[in-house]
Amino acid sequence: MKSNRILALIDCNNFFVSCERVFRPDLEGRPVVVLSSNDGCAVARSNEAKALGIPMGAPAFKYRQVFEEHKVVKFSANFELYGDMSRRIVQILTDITPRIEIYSIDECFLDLSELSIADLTAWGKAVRQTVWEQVGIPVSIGIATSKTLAKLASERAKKDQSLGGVLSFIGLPEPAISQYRQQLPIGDVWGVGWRMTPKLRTYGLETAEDLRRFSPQLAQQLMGIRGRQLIAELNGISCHSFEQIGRKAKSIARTRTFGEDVSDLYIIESAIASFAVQAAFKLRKSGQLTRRAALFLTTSRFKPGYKSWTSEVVFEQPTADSGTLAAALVQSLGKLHNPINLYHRAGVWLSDFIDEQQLQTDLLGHISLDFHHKSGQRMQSFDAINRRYGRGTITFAAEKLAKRWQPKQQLRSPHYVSDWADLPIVRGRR
DNA sequence: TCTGGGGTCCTAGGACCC
DNA sequence: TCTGGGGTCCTAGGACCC
Repeated sequence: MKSNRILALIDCNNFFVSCERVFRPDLEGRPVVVLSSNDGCAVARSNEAKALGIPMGAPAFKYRQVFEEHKVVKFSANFELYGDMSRRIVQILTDITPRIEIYSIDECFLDLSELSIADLTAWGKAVRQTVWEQVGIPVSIGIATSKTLAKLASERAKKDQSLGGVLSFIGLPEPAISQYRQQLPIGDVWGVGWRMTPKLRTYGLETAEDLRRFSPQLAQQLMGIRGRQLIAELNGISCHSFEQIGRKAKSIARTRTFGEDVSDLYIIESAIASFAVQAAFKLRKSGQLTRRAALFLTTSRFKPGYKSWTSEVVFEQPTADSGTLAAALVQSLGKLHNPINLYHRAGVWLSDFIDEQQLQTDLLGHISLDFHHKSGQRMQSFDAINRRYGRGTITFAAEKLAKRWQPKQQLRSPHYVSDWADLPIVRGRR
């Protein structure tokens, strides 16, 4: 636990919408939403859309009228675009300090403790300006001695126009910080979800400030160790560790809601094989091998008789081979699948990883390295071809068997930054 | 007709051992 | 027969995040 830290949270405003607007400046000032796969529900809203009362996760079919009435502009999520924009911002921040933690696609923490910045608010405004000029994304910045307070500050900076997008708690007198905590409802505190909110309310806790003054012992009883840590964090004492860039994933998942409900085995096989290949690719990129792969099938959550099935495969020899994983999962799918069911969603989940490097040294002798090397070489060629000639140039046969499971994406914006054919065209005037 | 996808951490409880 | 305490490891499930 360290309390002399200075942490900044850089949080992109309405990130997915802001990304779309970079290439569609005509959408400035208009209500815009980005929809999840299958164009099912809203996962990002512009301020104008929020003002129309469209909540996060709003099912599109329920809001069709609002969309039409107010001419809301809709996009299918374009994650290649968002990922690329995110990397550009991370690059700018990394140039400021290597002490950076990528928390999510639209949020980064910076550890400023060693930088001795005289005026943190002015510093924040300069960073904001740089990101705006170089990438075109508006950000909010919160600065404090703990992540939870930095988060709270950035939320405030986002909402309160007079702050100019930046709020620093460093050097602020305690009563002033308490005022900000009082403005945050308990349910909006980072780490308090919809389950805990009503419980905490029964103890009379309505705001972040109330929680800050709450008994740590009682909080631990109610919420586990996280409750005690949360109170310390709200008091400016840093409990959450700072994860530098380079940390590796502990699990990798690929899941999809199908474009339409299906029961045919061969269609689901195609989906599972495809998920396995994608997950394996990500696993290889992280330089790891897996010992455990699972798959699941579910019916629709919103229909009566909702059911889910899972099946797990454990590997004697850790692997990152697309073929091995796809074959094993498709085989266990065969045992799980029953044609009387109408499946709505499926997924593949890899876990229990081991580092490639570590495999060479630790497990020498226990594992057939020859097997491992052959698979490694095959996968290297596989990845190299797809890198060079484009994703999907070569695939496994099982992936291609059927398309019916693939989600619908009718409103996706072009791949402006990842496909030559979609490059925006700039016309000059003479 | 129509409601996303990808993660992390913590905890309780079972299996197993001495 | 059916009785004890203590420890570790593993896993499923809960809660949270964006």
